[in-house]
Amino acid sequence: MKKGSVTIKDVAKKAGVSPSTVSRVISQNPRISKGTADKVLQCMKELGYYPNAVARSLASKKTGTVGVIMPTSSEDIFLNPFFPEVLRGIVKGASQSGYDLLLSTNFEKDEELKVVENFIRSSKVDGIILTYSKVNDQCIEFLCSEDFPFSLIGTPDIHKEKVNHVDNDNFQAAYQGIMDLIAEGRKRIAFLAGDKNLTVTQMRLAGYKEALRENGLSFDENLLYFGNFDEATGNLYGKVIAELEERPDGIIVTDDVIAFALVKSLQEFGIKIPEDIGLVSFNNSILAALANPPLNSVEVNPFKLGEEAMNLVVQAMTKGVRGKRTVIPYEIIYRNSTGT
Amino acid sequence: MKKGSVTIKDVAKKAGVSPSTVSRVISQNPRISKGTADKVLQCMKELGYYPNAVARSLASKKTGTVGVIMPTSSEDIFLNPFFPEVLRGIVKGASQSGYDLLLSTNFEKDEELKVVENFIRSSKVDGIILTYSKVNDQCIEFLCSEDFPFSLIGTPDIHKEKVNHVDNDNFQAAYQGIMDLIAEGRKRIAFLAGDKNLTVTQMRLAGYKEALRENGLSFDENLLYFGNFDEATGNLYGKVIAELEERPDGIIVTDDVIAFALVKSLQEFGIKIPEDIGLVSFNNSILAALANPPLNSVEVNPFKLGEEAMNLVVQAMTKGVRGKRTVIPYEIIYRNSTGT
DNA sequence: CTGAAAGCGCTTACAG
DNA sequence: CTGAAAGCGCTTACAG
Repeated sequence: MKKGSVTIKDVAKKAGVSPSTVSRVISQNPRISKGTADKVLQCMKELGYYPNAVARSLASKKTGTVGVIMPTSSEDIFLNPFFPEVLRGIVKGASQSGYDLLLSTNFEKDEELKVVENFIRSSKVDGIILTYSKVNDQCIEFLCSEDFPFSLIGTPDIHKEKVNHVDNDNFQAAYQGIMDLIAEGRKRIAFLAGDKNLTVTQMRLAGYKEALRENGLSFDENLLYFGNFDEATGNLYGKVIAELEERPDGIIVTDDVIAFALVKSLQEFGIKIPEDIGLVSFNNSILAALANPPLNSVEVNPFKLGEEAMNLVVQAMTKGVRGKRTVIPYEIIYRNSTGT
Repeated sequence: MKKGSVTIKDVAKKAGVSPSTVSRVISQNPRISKGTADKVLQCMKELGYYPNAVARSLASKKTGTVGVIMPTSSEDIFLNPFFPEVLRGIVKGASQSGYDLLLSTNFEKDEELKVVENFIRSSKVDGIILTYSKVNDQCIEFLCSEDFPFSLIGTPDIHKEKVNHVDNDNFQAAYQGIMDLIAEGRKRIAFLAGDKNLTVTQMRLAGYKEALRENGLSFDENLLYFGNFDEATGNLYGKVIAELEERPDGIIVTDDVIAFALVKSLQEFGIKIPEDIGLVSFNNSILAALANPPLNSVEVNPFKLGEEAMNLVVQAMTKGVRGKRTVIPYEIIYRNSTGT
């Protein structure tokens, strides 16, 4: 902070009013007469006055900032194009509502809770956005126990009635994806996901199971694969699946990065996509379009997810809204990876 | 902020010391005796005390946070994989040095200066990171005039002796890229960049010119192309170049997203890469590897750029360092797009 | 090694 | 509509 910067007192003196009055014109208190307000405003301008946000925060007990909890940045998931888009949406929401954004700096794994606690306990933020949702998330637990305003991108598996969250209908998206595969005559469909402990994985898994069930297809534990959101996972399971005695004829993959690598890997083993194995993926990143064949992929609108997450914290902070769920429509982008 | 949270006074009372003393143990002042320190620490733990960051900031005139100015988020450049990597590096640096990160929320264009002014004038940050550097940047101008601690990713074209910055040797990288093209017998080499007003563009352009000059190749204004960091730009100039009477036989492109689209576009016009036109690109994103043919691309190490940018602001804030330049090595990743 | 006191720059009942 | 006063929760010379 710059020394000797002009304060509310300087403005008050110059305008011939009390500091209280200056404070009131800053906060646009309607009970100030137009005359004094104009005079004060004029003086503020002449002195180059700028309210000190820190002092304001201390006195008002409001920071005007929202903490954004991103995935641990040492992990691959941070690089998935999904998150920059989410962040863009959050930024848009923030710029509209006038909030600042404090970014989580958890570089190491499993530090999210520490970051959340720190943000709250040391009074750095008025609200929090959790940009992804894990199964049995300690952050959710903590935030709910404090009744601290926050929103979640994804669907919580606990305290659902208390947490504002925005998500796609991932059950339905997976269900529909599987139905498409089945419509093409696929009967033995595998499920490949990035992280078993994300609730999104669980929802999609549920949709997958339901579609199988409705079509009288048996559910096989052995066709469930989990890993990370990276190419390595795709490569790994390409080999695993290629070496299977009884291969699946369809796969649903929860992320394009994985799907892209998977397809390449399968092809190296001489497996043809979509002839031998049909495939649906998620996130509709550029990789889905670039794959050969181009992949059917579910557009989840991460930008809107982020924007809405911001709206939801704001509602939590300003109106005490809790437990509100917003659903962002998904769309399956059809290309050539399912069949026909 | 939670009402009735425990303050330094509560701790002081319980420990039977003065608030000053408690404050000193928080800041680990060495002049406090081990005995009292332990006693106070114990009381803090028992009461669940957590220092209020806002009050600390106000009293100490330090916020412990750094403002990060990202590209306007409504623009494509925000989505370029370069920036998430930069951000990851910044987060790593921040988590090591203990600073918080306040993110710019400039969604609309040309608002960076407003954001910077706001961060500084309202005392929200102790330092600033500019994640990209424009020609004649008003933010740099402002920050220098205030002598406010900041660092820049890229090379400033003004006040170079005052600004801490980290960059690759982009002159050399471009120079070397062109030399490679020339070594393959290319004689008419075009230059395609994303934004003319970034200093990185200017540096690379200079390297390009120098390489031409040294090899006695004439410089042709008409072979300079500028646009945005998006596919549209690549597509556009693919058509433009295809329709040229006298086509280039080599191109240097400052970003893989553009290069990727350009290659596809040129190929649609029956132009063969690298046979007809050799190509070098920058940023070594996944697209460079996926292109057909895979593209030679310059790895610029965005993660390290971000990490070092954080180090540089810290040095600016804590030690008053100014005008320090750090160079991050680049590496040309050779694939099949240049020739042979 | 420790304490009393002033102060950081605001906001906000309270009173008029 | 406006002011005086207390207070937000810390830090930091100053003094001992």
